[in-house]
Amino acid sequence: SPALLETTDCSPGAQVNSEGEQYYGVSDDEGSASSLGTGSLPSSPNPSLTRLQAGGCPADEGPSPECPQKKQKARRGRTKAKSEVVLTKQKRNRRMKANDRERNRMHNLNSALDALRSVLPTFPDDAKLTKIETLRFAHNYIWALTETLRMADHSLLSVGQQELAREPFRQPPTTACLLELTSPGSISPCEWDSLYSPVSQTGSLSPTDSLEEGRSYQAADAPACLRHSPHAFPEFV
DNA sequence: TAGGCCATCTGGTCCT
DNA sequence: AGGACCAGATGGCCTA
Repeated sequence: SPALLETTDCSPGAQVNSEGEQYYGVSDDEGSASSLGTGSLPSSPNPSLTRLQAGGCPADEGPSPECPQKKQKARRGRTKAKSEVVLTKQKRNRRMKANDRERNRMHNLNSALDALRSVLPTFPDDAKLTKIETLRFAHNYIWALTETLRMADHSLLSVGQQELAREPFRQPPTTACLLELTSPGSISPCEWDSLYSPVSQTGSLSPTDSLEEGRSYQAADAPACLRHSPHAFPEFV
């Protein structure tokens, strides 16, 4: 789904500033940092402020009874106004840099999530896992793999105790061996149900709780995933 | 149309 | 002071 693809800097409000940086809905004429963004901000700029000097008088009007101090403090006011402009520019610049960093940070986070998705066993026709689904599925998947290894160790240990007297050297468990242990003949779907961690079963990480209804990921899917995914047991490949 | 998911902006807080 | 991190807010897109 195109909507699920990570967009980099393609948002409708994206613009390019004078330094060639992309930014969002920012104009150099806007004096308030709170005017950044897509107009969705709670503290939207007051349009009337754009026409007012620091003293609160309209910029394009001369001395008036409403602004008796303007003429006397013109120079001082100008200086103050200029420093405020500089401060505003600095503030805006810092905000833009912070926004840029935040964007990059979120992009890095999304890249890490994509990397995590790529090693999770999913089927080609499956929709892309959402962020929360990815995290929860990864949690359950790791738990399932851990449990599989534990059972493999247990099985090999029991077999090894019987054969240890005859075989001085034993090979470590192979991928085929581990996969064989996950075959339907050696483990039942109900056992796979139990492969989901206690945390998953009682907490919010339950596969059936964590994945929205309608998603195809059921507990019984786990062995199929482990059997068919090229990413199954990547550390053993 | 409501709800879910997402990207982005933003201000606050903590850390270096 | 500046960067990283976080949570809240907001609007866009998609789907049931």
